[in-house]
Amino acid sequence: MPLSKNFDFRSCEFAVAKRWECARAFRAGANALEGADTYCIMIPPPNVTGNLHMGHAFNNTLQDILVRWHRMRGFDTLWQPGQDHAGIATQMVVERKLADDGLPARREMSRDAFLEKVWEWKEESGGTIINQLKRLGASCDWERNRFTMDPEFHDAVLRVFVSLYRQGLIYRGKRLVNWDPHFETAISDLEVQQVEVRGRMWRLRYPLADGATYSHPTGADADGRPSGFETRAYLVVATTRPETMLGDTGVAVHPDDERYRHLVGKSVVLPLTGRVVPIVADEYADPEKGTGAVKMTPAHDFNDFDVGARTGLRTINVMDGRAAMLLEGNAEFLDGCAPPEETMAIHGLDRFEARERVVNLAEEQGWLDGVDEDVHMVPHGDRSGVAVEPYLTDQWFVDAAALAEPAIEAVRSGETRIHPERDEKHYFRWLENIEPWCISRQLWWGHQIPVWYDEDGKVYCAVTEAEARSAAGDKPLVRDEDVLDTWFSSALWPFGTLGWPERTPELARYYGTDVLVTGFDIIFFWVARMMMMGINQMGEVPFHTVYVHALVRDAKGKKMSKSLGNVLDPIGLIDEYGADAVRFTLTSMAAMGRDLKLSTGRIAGYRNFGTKLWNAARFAEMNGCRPDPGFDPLVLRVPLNRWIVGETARAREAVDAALAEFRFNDAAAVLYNHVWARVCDWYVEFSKPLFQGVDAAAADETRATMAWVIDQCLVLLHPIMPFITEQLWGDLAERRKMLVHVDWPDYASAEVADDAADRMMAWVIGLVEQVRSVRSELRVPAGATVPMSWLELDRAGLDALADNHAMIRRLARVGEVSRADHAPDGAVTIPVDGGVFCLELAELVDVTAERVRLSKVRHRLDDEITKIRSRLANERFTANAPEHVIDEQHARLEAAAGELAKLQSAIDRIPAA
RNA sequence: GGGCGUAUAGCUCAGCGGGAGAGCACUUCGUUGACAUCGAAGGGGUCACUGGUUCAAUCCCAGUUACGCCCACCA
Repeated sequence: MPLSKNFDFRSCEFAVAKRWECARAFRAGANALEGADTYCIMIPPPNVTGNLHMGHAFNNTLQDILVRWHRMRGFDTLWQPGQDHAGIATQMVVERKLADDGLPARREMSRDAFLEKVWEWKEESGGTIINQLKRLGASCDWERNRFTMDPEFHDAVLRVFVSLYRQGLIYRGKRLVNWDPHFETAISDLEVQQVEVRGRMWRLRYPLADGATYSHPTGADADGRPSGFETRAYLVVATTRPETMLGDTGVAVHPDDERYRHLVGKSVVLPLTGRVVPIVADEYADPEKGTGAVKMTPAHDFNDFDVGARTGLRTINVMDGRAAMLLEGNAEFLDGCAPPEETMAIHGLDRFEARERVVNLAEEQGWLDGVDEDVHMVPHGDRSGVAVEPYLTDQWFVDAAALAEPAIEAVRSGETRIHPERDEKHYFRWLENIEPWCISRQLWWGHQIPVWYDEDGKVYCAVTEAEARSAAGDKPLVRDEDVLDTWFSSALWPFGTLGWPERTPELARYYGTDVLVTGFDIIFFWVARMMMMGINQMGEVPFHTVYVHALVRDAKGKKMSKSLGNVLDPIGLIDEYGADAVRFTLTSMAAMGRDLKLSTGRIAGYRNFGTKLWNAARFAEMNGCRPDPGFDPLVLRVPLNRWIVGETARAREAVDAALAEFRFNDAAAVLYNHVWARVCDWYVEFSKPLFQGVDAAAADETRATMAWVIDQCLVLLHPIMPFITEQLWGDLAERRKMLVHVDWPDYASAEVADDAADRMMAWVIGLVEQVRSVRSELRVPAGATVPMSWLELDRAGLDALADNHAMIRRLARVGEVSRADHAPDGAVTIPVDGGVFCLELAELVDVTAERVRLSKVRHRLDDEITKIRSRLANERFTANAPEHVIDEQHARLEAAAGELAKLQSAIDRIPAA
């Protein structure tokens, strides 16, 4: 059945995908050669309930290209798919869903009941993203799909926890952590985003205890010296967070600060509470900032906590988990003071309401010194979007610094390489300054920490409760309620998915994977942590190359986000333009930049490219070009065929070279150019007269070559455009293998290409282009066949003309080309390498237009010749430049001069106006 | 406050120490039996600015400007 006029991607994509699936074409090791090296990529697991966004589409297209390329090359290839349970994100979605459905909130149901809801949601939506990845053409081994909450994976997570605990690399401690008051959980440093907030800075007066006073400088002269002094009975502190003053346990000044040093050791009476707190000296207090005196709230500020630890200040927590003020019944708070009623009325207020209340009271009571507008960065939870609270709680931590060392070393030594190199710097910078990693989360959805406590609070860390019990004797145990940071489990992805801790064949075979393809936004979250965990648990790096790619942005360069409403849905685009077009677009934009901007116009362009390819194949089919498994590119006779075979080999080499260096866009550009500009624009056109000509042998050879050339286009394009190529591959012939498993070619241009054929075809193409250009500029009707002859022609030119006569006639739309002794009147001469042609335009030629045309060319040549001459006349150039550069300049000069001479004779022939 | 990145055609972007490129857009022409999701021919750029290195700089170096990103303890 002949091919249809266009590629019907809507129906074909599903059919092709079905065939791959039925053939289990993507399973690990498919198409592997005997004893082949392995090639393994771990998918960055998308959130299980997520939807495919452009970033996924991009990321997975690049992985799929690498995977398909290696699979075709006979590697034992595994692309391991899976999904992440995404603790906070998923819990958030389900909680919102419960609210939308009018169901009881999480806290109104039991943990088990809530988790059941999450699993229900997972079952309902968990397959979505897999299907979307399949739509994209992702050739993962879907039968091996893993989920980070699979029982086996869960087991692996617990084992790693226990292992690290036993190595002393996991510990529990009461520390200040970033607390998300919305989700009521600790989060890690990385999950905190600094957001610029327009706020205020309040100056508060804390009266000195025992009626003490001191002399404080006022004003300043030009040299910054105080212009006077006043007697003060209070210290002024500045803060953006007045509500935390309820938890103040001191005031810090710099030990060398002349203004305050004599006050160190004295105390202030904290307003609202009557608590007497010391003035301490600490270098943290910066005399240049604020008033130089800093209120200390060790339980609600990271710096204050450190200062407090150094100077012996108490910690007083004055908030609950939702960041509402906690005063009533708060023993820490009430210890040492008896706050008045109006202070206790702050109890239960949200921190922001409390802030207002405290400021109002300060004003009423006369200890508000002043207010300034202030823009500052406030840390927010990246998921909840609310300001996080430094909060003092018991949490589990990983000693990240210890794990970081070998992870740094592995990249330094080159065992793992990061591309592009600048991302190595980010990796090092982060790991070298790493802080303890808070891994416990006060959530329900996740891997519950494998720790049990007895009634004395003694810790039993074990993989199973039974094990913990036996270690505890008969004592009753209670399990730690917290779950682990999602990234803790993602960090185990490269070995957890391969069956660890079982010593599976897959683990032995594929661990120490080849490439990790990821965006730079999760280098710290994920890449660095996989390195740490992989090396610690497996004794071997999880991957040998990290390819860091750009982020996808909208056409204006903005990060795509739902809140901005600028999200381009890849599935919608696939529906509209086809998966291949979307893939090709993403591939062609994959240069190692920082971000890439996507517009639909570009996708449409690559959809057209698919159509072009389709029609080239259709042309081949219509002309009886049948793929011949025995085709040998080395025994061709017709120069045209010898040439295109060499071009194909060069394209193959360029594609391989580009992919080997992750230069995806180069590979795409090479193929685009090869298929469209070389095969379609020239080879197909040249073949037409041959198919219709009398030389049956040449026609047959061209048919066979054409079939081969198209096949090679399909093969080479397959990693980028798998659907259309697979479809055509099947449509064009009965084949032993599907394209997805066809062996990647290895022909080299050195053996296949033929210099003489290349030169000849370049000459023919040049001639045709010149004739077309002349015709167009002189406004010769496009349909007119113009007489053409040659005035002089060297041996090579005569051969080229003879061998390609019909092709030249057709593409240049000229008549029989024969020898002429002189240019007839009204003829336009066309200089070529080794000869001169003339187009006999006669009455068709517009003399004025021709003069303009020629003088334009002449100017260009004059400029070039002048430039090269002056360069060659420069002695310092000839003395210093490498020989090949000088030779090149001479050659260019000669060529330009020759062209100019021919042009001049053409100009001379034009009748004077 | 620190660090990094980017400035090349109208737009989106490649490129790179010795002849400025692509796609889209634009102009003109075209019912050429693969394709109008097409074909042919064109126009369009002091490669951000200033200085330096070099025989030679869009490319390397320094600085400037603009935009963007990341990190940082909210006085």
